[in-house]
Amino acid sequence: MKNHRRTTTEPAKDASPVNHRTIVGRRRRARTEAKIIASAIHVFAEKGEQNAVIDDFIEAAGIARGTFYNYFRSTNELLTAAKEWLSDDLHETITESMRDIEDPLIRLGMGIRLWMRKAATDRAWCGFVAQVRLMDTRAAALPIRDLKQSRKAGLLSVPSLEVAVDLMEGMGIAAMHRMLKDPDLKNYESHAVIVTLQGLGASAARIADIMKRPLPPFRRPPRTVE
Amino acid sequence: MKNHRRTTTEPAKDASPVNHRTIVGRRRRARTEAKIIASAIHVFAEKGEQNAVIDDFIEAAGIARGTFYNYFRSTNELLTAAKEWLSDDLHETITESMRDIEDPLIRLGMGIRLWMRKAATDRAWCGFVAQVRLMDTRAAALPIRDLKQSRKAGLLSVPSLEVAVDLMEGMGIAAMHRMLKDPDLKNYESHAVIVTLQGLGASAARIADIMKRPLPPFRRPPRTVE
Amino acid sequence: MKNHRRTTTEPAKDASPVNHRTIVGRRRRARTEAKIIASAIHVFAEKGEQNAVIDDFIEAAGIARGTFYNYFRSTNELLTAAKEWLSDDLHETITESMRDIEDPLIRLGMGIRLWMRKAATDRAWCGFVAQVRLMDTRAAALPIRDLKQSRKAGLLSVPSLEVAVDLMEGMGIAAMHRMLKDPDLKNYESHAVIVTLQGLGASAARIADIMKRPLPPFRRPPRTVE
Amino acid sequence: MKNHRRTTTEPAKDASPVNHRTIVGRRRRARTEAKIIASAIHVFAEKGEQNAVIDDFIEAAGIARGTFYNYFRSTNELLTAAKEWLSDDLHETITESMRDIEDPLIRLGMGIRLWMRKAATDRAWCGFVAQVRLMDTRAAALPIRDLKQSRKAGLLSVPSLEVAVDLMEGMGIAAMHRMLKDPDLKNYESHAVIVTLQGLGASAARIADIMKRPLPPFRRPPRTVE
DNA sequence: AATGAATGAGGGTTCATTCAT
DNA sequence: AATGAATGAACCCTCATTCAT
Repeated sequence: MKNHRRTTTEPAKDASPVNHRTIVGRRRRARTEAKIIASAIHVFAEKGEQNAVIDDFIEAAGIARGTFYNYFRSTNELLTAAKEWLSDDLHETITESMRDIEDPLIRLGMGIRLWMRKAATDRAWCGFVAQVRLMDTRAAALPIRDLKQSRKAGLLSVPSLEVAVDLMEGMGIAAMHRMLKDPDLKNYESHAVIVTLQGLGASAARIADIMKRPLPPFRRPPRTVE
Repeated sequence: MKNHRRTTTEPAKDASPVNHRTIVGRRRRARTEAKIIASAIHVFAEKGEQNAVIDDFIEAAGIARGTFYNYFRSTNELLTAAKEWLSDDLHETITESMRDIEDPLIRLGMGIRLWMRKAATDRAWCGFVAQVRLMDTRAAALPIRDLKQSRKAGLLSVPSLEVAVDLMEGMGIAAMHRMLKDPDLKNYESHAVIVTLQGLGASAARIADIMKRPLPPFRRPPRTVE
Repeated sequence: MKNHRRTTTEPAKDASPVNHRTIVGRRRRARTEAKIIASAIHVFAEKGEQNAVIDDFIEAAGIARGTFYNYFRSTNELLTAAKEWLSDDLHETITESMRDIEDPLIRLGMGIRLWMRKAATDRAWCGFVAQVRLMDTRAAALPIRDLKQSRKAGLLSVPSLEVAVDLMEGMGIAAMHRMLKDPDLKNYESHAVIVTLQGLGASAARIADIMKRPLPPFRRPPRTVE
Repeated sequence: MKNHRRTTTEPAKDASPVNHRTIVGRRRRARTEAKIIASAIHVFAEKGEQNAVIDDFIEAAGIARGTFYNYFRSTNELLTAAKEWLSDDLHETITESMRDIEDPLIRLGMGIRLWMRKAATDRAWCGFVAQVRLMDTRAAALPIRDLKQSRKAGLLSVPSLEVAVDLMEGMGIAAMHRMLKDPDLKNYESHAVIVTLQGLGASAARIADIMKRPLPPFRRPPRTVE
């Protein structure tokens, strides 16, 4: 995987230094970009989408002003990148963790539990998601699919898909805020899941079933970009 | 709620030598302030708390730059005032409308229904509330009281007060957003109420009861700040 | 002229202070704008169109950073305004001074002389005109008209209108540069006029005639904006 | 003119142990430098001295950012080098083309004609010269010498050397601009020459003589910097 | 030599707030 | 009170230049 070529047929004399430089440069670039995005998530979590300014990002990432603009044209572009990164990461994590679950409602419920667990254990993640509205990203596709399937299977009783989505999103964001404000609230994590499922019209038995299952560990290690 | 902030130095009890000019001036002052707040609500609703700039306010209110600062020390103070005004108005409206209802769950449910109705019929109000988070104001006291009483009376099944409040707030805000985005969604208003009550663990029968009652008219006319 | 009204029929009580403020404000505004333009001409003259930066202008005008943007959206807009101001001023000055001259070639020649005289006596003006290319403004209309009439009357021998215009403009700018660099060059002012007329194909006699006429004084005092 | 700047430390007289690599390297260096200058001329011509940025140069030359600074210490140095290159080239071209002409006025006139012809046929050259003011370079020496000799020989009637030089420069630049703007203007090239000579006070007969001579071809091929 | 990531000084613009009238 | 010109702190963005590889 290393020395991933690009050298078609050039003589070694020229080719090797060029490739070396290219590869080194590319790696450095990727590392810097990852650093910026990673620290940006903390910044957004703390200050909120609207109040974060360039200086916050460059200070957090430990880079110079100009460097920032070598990677992103604006804070908004960075926001998009951070959203995407987080959304993709979330999507993959949940996909893998849910891999073996067939029942859509269980998938949905376990997904919500995983989400809340993530929020409870990763404060920056929680802050970011609370501020930033992820519902228009790829990560939202999964629960929506499970929602649809569960409704079709008669496992939920909710008057429309839209209101179901809104409940999940609204309750989710409110829960994130709550966790940030009262991090020591007893069992809040579970309560939020229960109330959400209850609002969606899942039966008490199914809810109990979901809640007593062991929470699958995150199968993927925290992703390191490139 | 009248005369918030800044009006601390008024003579106690309208000290005797109040001539005509004073009264006229006072009335004018109140009218200008009301005008600023009223138009600010529209501005906040349209542009959002973060993006509204002072020029928006003075243009909407039809006043000069300097005049603004005769009434509010900062735009943030205006935001607070607008929140307070709206919250108080809401509080009084609901109080009056609920005056004769004893059952706490019915009160709660009807309150939510009134809220949604208001949102559905007053777009500026809806936009403002969606943006601005009213839950830390006086208006929140009523539903919380009803919530507590309903729980104590065994009418709700929700694992904690906090999560119940969060559900109401979160679902409420998400609903406001939905109404702004898809204003023509069929029956969304009712659906949001049902899902909220369901989430709080109200019985299907009670929910049905609440939903089929006639919605009391707003008893107070849209308030005009004197 | 003072208290130039706007008061249609409003009662005196309100009207008079409003007008007073309005008028005072307007006057102040005009004065500031004039101040900015006037000092901008010096700045452009010194640094050149391209190298002048906002700080130069605000320092020269003695105003704050923000004030600049109350009047002009960019240095380019200021440049346009300055050009226009200067061009209009020049146009009027020359129009008035030439009022009584019928012969188009004499008008043209005297115009060139006036131009050179202005340049020789007003260093900032000279610098500005040298840097900024005024040929696309209203002031250029006059000499072009005289040029056309002179050609038609057979007083000039020049192969095309375009080349005649270019000669005037090119020689003019070069002369401005020369005056800035070697301000003490003996008789340069006249030489530049002679060479220009010669290039346009005026006869030696006509040139001599033009050169020995008394230069009309500038009829208008240096214009003060409003 | 070869090897301007920076090449000061080369071993005197190609000190003996010059191996193949050295020679190859030196040739490569010269080629890269020539490439940069050549493309820079196009860039300056297109964007103008002030607006050309370093990315334009490296993109046009097809080199990396850092490579640029191996050849020039600053963009300004590049400008100087480009000017010098062009000036030297022009100087040599005209010198060779004029080799056999004795009469100074004819030399001068033919030189102007060659200049205009070059401008008319090489748009990048024209743009560069229009923007960049070449009069302070070596190329200006030739026409000035011819000018002096012509005056001394009584072939011109112009009140001072300075104004004569200014006429040539000013008219020249204006002509370059005109050619860029209206490239299809009929006979403009000749007209500009005629008007210039007329302005310098050459007799009509001499001008006619100059204009009807065949224009010597450029004797030197377009120079490629070794 | 060649490369391209990193740098930071320089310049541009907005907007909340003050203040003289 | 009302007005609107003036202010300057806070941000944003570009681009010439340096430097490690």
